[in-house]
Amino acid sequence: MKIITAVRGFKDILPGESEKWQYVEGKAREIFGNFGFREIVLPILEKTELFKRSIGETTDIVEKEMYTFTDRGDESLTMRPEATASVMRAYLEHSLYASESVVKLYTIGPMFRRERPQKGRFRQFNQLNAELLGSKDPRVDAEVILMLIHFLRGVGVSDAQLEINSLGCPACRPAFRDVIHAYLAGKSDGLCEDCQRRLSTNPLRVFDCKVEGCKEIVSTAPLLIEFLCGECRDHFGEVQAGLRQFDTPFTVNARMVRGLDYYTKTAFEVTTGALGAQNAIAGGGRYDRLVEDLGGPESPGIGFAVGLERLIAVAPIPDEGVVGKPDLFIAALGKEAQDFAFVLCNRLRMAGARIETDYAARSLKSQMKRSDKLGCRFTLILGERELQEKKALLRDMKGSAQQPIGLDDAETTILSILSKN
RNA sequence: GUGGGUGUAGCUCAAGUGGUUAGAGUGUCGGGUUGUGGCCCCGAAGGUUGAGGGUUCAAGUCCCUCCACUCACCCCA
Repeated sequence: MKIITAVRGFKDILPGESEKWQYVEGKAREIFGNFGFREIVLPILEKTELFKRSIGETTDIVEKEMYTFTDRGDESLTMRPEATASVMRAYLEHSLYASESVVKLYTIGPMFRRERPQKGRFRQFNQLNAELLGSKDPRVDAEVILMLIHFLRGVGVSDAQLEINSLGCPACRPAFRDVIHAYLAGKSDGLCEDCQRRLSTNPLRVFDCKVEGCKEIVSTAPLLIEFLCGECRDHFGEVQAGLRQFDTPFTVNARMVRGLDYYTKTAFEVTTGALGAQNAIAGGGRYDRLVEDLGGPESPGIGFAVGLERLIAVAPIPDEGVVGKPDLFIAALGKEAQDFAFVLCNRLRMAGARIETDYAARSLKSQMKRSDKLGCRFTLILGERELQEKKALLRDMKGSAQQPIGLDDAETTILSILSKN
């Protein structure tokens, strides 16, 4: 019979790898907590309409990458392709803006996009999202980016590149759109097929194209940064000034465009060279109009997402140190000894020690091998002979020294020895 | 969605131009004198060679189809 395998693009995170995830998540909780962020746990399914309205009808994500289905009845539901929309939905649904002027949230969980899998790209992938709502102060932009960089350094990623840009606001972007459209329209022959289409749907995307011809045309094109309104220009300047007050080197990439429509003003991306083509480990930006567009009060916000698979792939997390080793292996010989081991083993575990044993009635030799392989600090040898004498042999696996231990108070004796090692 | 690459034991890989019972390392299990780990030695289990079809006296090897994995385009975390 053919075995059933996981769905294409969906991965298992096995022991050995899962400890790394725990480590990274722990670091995130610690650091984000220091910055005043609190966790929000969100559903994975949302009404399709939420993503259409927030991400944008004409984005690739909404047009062709969503797992969407019709629930019993006629409601269209979608497995979330990103988290920000859900955070905004919850923010509105529970009127979180009412209790605090500034709300800081983070969430960790899986996202779903039906793309062709490749290195660093999966159909189910996990993101760590942080969102700050209720402030349009440029220092907040710098603070959020600083938190991200600090977190990445915290898990050992220090050679990543931070790029920032400003995408303007409803006051200046439409004007620039016209300028760039006029510029590109005159050179449309040199553009690739995709970009010709983008000309009418979203001309700014042409800046992001990797086709040589398009890159060339774009390289001499006017830049949005040059057309920012006064407010956006000042804001961008202050964000940069804020970042410079900390050790966070960045470059301004005027051609960076983000794939979601809701971004305004500040946009940023963190990339690394070690990931192949999918080199972005984190990205984010400001979205001052999103909450309003979803029918809520004026709530400017900024946030980012970290791709956990990608982060864990590049973070130098040592295997040892995240996986603990057992304190003691109990090698029991014979039925009676095994019964004794069964009780002692579980009592010790409940007392907080990390104990292994096995009930397969193997030879002492193979049990010693197992203890060694597991990296146990001690082995307790318990055979019929020991049982009769009411003692067991505690072997130190480092120096091979053995000492007898009375069975009557074995639990306390062992715990006291373990606590000293 | 479009290309390229790769599919042999749990894992990493061998098997000159088609030619006996498809091998090795590693891992697993057992053994190397009575009940003592590591190093070393011996043994065992473990394969429908991704699946199906074709060519041939003969296919892991050549051809076709499908599937999976993988890298890249695209897009993004």
